[in-house]
Amino acid sequence: MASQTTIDAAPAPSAPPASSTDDRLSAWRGFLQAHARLVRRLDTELRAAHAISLPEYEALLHLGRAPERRLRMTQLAGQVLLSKSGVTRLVDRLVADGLVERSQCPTDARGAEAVLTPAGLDRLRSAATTHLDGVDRYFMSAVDPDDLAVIDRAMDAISRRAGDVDPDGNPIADACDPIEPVP
Amino acid sequence: MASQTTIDAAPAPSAPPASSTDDRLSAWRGFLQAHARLVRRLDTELRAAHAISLPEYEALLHLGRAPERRLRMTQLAGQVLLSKSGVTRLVDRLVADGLVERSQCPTDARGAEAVLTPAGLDRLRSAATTHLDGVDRYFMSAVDPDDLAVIDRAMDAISRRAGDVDPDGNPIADACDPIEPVP
DNA sequence: CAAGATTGAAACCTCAATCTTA
DNA sequence: TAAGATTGAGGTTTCAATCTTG
Repeated sequence: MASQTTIDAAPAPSAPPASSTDDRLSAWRGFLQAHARLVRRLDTELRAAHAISLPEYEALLHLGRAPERRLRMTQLAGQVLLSKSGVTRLVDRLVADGLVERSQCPTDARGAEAVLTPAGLDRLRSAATTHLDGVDRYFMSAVDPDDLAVIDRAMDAISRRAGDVDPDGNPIADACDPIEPVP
Repeated sequence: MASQTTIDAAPAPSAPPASSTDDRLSAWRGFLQAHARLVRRLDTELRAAHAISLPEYEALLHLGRAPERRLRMTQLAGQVLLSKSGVTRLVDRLVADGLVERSQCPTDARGAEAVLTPAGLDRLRSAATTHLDGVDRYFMSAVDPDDLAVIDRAMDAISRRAGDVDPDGNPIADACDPIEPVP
């Protein structure tokens, strides 16, 4: 493995690879912590103000941006970073709440689509206020605009290294492709 | 909230705050995606090679670095980014696997401590290889060393903005305090 | 009463198996 | 046979309530 870690006090004068004693590992740990706190905050605020979770909000968001405000289950899964069955259940909840409807895909009898209802659109609009506000407050405004660009590039690079498979182990629709605004 | 979003096609020529149409939001989405892919990969690799999950590995790691290779439950919770009950259950599993033991805190009769067993230390050592390797491959080496420093600072700033509370809503032991190496 | 920790119930997500259709 | 989606079962995490001790 790496060189010396504080675990095995072996004094290894070796080269670059990561040591658990870090310095370099600091960014990694910060990344984990920032993510944990951030999503917890945003999720809590969304639940308190609009009775939806962060994953639910993201589902509504992607549906809202999709061409007909409708999306195939698999596509939705790719964007929400959940497994196939994960989205099935997420959509179940949204349907139960009246925010989404299920619809047969006209071109493929196997296919199901999730469609945003008017109520869902309303909820999305009001929740967006809270969410964007939070992202601004806790993420955007916390870092220098120049650094934001650095982060943007870095995250993409990391995604590519780690990615290529979704939660089910299937190749992913390269979730980096541009998201089209709704007409 | 912000200004225009593609949701309501209102053309608002306003100032800085986030619009869901983004560009600026790109870093945020990249952040979420990078995290999702990264932890999934690392978790999968750890499970495959050493039969432990990423949270379990992190618990072992923090115990391994703690003064006596032992930590109070609450402190462990702070470092593993889990709620109090979350750690109780995590430690339950580790105890069941023989990697950790529970011990009465000598100075506080209410207190419980988790102590790394020899087997736990062995597991930690071998798993560290896999883990550090993964962090190196998917995170470190994916970004320019200079950018790594930027990320480090940014993540800290974000943590501070979003933080100050743990999963239970309690003020957190400022999880940024230095982690002492084990003697 | 407050703090440390655990427990029961419930929410959420994933894996593997299944069903239907291409 | 493979692809789209759902279902059953199981694992992990959290919330709220509880118990014990300071």
